[in-house]
Amino acid sequence: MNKEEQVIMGFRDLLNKMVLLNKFKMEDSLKGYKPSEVHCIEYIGRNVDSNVVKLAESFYMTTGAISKLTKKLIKKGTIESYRKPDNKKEIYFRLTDQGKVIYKIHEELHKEFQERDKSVFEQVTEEQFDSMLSFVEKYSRHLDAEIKKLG
Amino acid sequence: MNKEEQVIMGFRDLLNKMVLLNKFKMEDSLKGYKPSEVHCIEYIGRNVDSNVVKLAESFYMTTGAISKLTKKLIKKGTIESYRKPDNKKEIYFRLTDQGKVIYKIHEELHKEFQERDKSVFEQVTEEQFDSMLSFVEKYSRHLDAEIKKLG
DNA sequence: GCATTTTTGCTTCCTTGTCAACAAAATAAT
DNA sequence: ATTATTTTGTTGACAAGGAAGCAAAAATGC
Repeated sequence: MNKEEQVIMGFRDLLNKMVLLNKFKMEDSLKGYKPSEVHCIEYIGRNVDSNVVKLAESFYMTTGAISKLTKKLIKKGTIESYRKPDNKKEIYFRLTDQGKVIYKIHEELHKEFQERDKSVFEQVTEEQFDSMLSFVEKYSRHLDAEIKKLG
Repeated sequence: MNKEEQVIMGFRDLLNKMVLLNKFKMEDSLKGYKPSEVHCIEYIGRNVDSNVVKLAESFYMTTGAISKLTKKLIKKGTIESYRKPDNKKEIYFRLTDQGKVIYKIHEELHKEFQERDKSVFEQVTEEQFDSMLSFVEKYSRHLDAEIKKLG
């Protein structure tokens, strides 16, 4: 296995481990909310005028899946939908007070994760960060172009 | 968003894009086989004496899911199971001739992907590779330890 | 040697997400 | 203006994967 593959597979492995760990921790402090739901709450809390399409694009999921997910969160009372007077098509989401509580808890958890992994990131120099970020950006742009080629 | 998050989210985004692209390409040249099936065939082709547990650990999936997946591939005639005379519990998998054909096609596809992304990797120096790999390894070990703490 | 625990694999039920078809609104084309 | 196209969101059928419970074999403990 060459270094290119090692880097890609290494990061895939890394992300899998994070998903595993986060799931465990979230089940603890955010009982009743699945990772995908929390992820959704996080996005809506951060971005004003979130809608089904934006959420779908950001999560690399279909609009159908997001439609179901948001309906579930509305039923739970975590988010609510609203429209704009001059637009009868688009439907936006915002957090309810209950949703804001979840959002806050998630933020705390996030800080906890950062604290947990601090020892690793302390060893990374500014140059290493910039080097990785530049790689990610270049590769990402390249893949965007390739995706565009397909339609 | 700090650089730590940027790196992690950047790579998550990158892998999502790859999954998307690979799915498209595979649907083209490996009709009748889903990405997870191809992934499974790849692993079995590379590792002698693959079994349900090893596959599950490698893919971060449950043994139940792998059990179903391998059964499907056996039904399709892509892989076959075998046992060892001194072990009545473990069940191993190997590729059939048909499976080897799929494996070969997948390898070609893989080379095609490398060729497609060559321009990006050519710009990465040996030092950058080593730096990223060292980061991945350190972080991975750290997360392993954290996972171990949970049980 | 026997009892207990762990490992391995399977099955059933349930949740989550995709796909395809669709409707309604908005935008573009002519 | 009115027709065609695109965008946005929903639904129902289906497939993939997880969780829990189970059985048989193997490993461990005593």
